[in-house]
Amino acid sequence: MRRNRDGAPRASIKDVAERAGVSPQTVSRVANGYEHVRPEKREKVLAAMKELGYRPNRAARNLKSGRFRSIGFVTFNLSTFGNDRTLDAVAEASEKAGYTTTLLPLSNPAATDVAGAVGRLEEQAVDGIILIMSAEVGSLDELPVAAGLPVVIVDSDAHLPYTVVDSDQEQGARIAMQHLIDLGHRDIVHIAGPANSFSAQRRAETYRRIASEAGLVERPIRYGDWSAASGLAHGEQILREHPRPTAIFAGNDQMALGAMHAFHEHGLRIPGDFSVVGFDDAEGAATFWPALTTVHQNLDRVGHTAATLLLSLIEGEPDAHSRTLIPTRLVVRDSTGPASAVH
Amino acid sequence: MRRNRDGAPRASIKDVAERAGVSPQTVSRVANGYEHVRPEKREKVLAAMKELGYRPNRAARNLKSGRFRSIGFVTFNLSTFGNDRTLDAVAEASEKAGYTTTLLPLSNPAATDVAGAVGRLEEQAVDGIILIMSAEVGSLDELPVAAGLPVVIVDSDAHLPYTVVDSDQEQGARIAMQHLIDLGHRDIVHIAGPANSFSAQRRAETYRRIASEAGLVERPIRYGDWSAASGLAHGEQILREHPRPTAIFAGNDQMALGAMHAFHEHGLRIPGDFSVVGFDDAEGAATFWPALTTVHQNLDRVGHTAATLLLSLIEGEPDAHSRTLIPTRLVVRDSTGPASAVH
DNA sequence: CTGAAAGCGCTAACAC
DNA sequence: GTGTTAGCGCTTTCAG
Repeated sequence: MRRNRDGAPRASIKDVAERAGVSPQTVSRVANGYEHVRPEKREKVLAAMKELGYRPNRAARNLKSGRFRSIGFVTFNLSTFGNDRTLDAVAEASEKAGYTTTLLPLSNPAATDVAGAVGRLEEQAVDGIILIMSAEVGSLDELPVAAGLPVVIVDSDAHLPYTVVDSDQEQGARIAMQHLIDLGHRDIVHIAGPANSFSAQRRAETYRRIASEAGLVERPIRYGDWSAASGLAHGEQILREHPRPTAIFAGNDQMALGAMHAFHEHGLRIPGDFSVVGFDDAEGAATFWPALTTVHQNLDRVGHTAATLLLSLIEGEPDAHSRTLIPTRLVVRDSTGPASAVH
Repeated sequence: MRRNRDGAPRASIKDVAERAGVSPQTVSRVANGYEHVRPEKREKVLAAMKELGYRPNRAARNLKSGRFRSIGFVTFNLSTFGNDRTLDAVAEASEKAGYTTTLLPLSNPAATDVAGAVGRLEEQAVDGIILIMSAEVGSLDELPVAAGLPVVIVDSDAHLPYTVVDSDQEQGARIAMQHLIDLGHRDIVHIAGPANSFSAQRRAETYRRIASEAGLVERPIRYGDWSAASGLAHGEQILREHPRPTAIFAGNDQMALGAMHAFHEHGLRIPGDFSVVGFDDAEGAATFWPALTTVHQNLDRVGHTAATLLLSLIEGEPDAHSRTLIPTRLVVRDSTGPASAVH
């Protein structure tokens, strides 16, 4: 009998077979819930398993089946908003399907690193990959193809020839803008996420399109980096403009928080002087001062959908390169109000 | 040559051997960077590998070595504050050591579920387990022992006979309280996290001890659930007290945010009327209104330490059941100020 | 320095 | 119903 590193015996199927006085095959059948085993033998085997504390060896099963029953989750940074929740949903869905979720961190979002990661990915013990791209990182195209594994991409560029799942960024930005327009705002500034972020790009484009369609005052887009600090900096600058906009559409809640902080600092009222809309509906947004109107992303569904699609690819479904957009919804709270007549 | 599910050929060590005109053994040696291989053969093998796109088969290696080169990360909820960052640090550290990180979600924090999870854990393809306990969940004692794998526990009860890593909750609560006391506050109320949370318990105990040692006004502890909404509810209630406390020590930043919201709502000033201290230094805390004084947890180090310890256990280090506490630090911002003379 | 043989634990295929 | 045989891909002996 083989032993663990700590010297504890580790029973194999053979040990159980000997103990129960049957063949290894019969043990295997019992272990896998096969029907046609004589009850008395089955009992003996079960007893032997219990006595020996038998656990099937995963590595052997993997080798035999050519599968790992695990899906790889690739991302640069779990702490980026939403990634943890997406991962949570992925892990839950895959667990329900009997799969584990293996984290494959890419330490550095540089193109070279991505290339290097390709090789490592192929050696990993996973049957498919969920890739959270979130930002441009060189040749994305090479990555999944080279891996020779099914891939589902989340939060990424539209035109990729892969199965893609994402929040509907365009629809989210639209309902945010429409809300402000409905309140009478004609001069809305957009604090966008970093220019290399796909979702930031999508939201900013939509801002631009809607502002133009609705004939709003033209304002250059202000690029932040998702951080509250960058929102604060832009908030300060917005205060120095003449005339001032009457509303802010921030690319995420953190930047909205920063802008609101700047306005408070200067004694301005929200939504009296400025209406503010965020994006994400992050934890605490409902309790910001004032409670933040924002676009809620259903990341549970994003993650669940990504996992479900990947699992079906793994199970042999042909890859249709589908593109699934999960709708967002506007959560109206206290940071938005009617545009004041004169500003 | 075996084929992938999608029909793509998958070269084995044997295929490479044939192609290069050597034995499988030599290929293995080259693949593992063995020294004593004639350069010309090495070249041939390398070329054959490249042509065939050879990748070692992880399952076979695992079977042979009895190791998976993966560590399991067990948690109930990734979205709980800090778990994502801890996981990030764990994944990074384990990746550097050539390990992957496998997520083993426990869908339900019930004792029965934990028991059921034990069995599944033992079959997982991991060499050790990091367990984020965070709350009481029945018989924790059984879990890791039964798994027969090295275990490191994070954020848990003190007395467990395992290797434990955690932020130093007691020290964190102490510096928060000391800060308020130094500012002259004698009447401090504590909004604690849920009673079944280990870290909430530890922070609340410390609050109680320090308040008593310093002879502060006695106040019952108010229990929230970590959410901003619960902080808001307690904030409302605190406003109705006579006399009112002059300072709030909240068990986390979200509840601090909630309390501050309540105070704003009633036109009170922070820190003029109330000083507020949080815990966590969550994203955005520096940009709350006002910027929140809080206790910063070094979760990177918590995760890194947990991973490093676990890896050394996996590599054969005897388990010393050590207990590592990572110090926190106070970040003084704008939500705390001197106690006003009369309240 | 290199190859041949054996076996890790499991299960599919084939006897009986 | 049950056992035997063979082999997944790799690496650790052991010969040469």
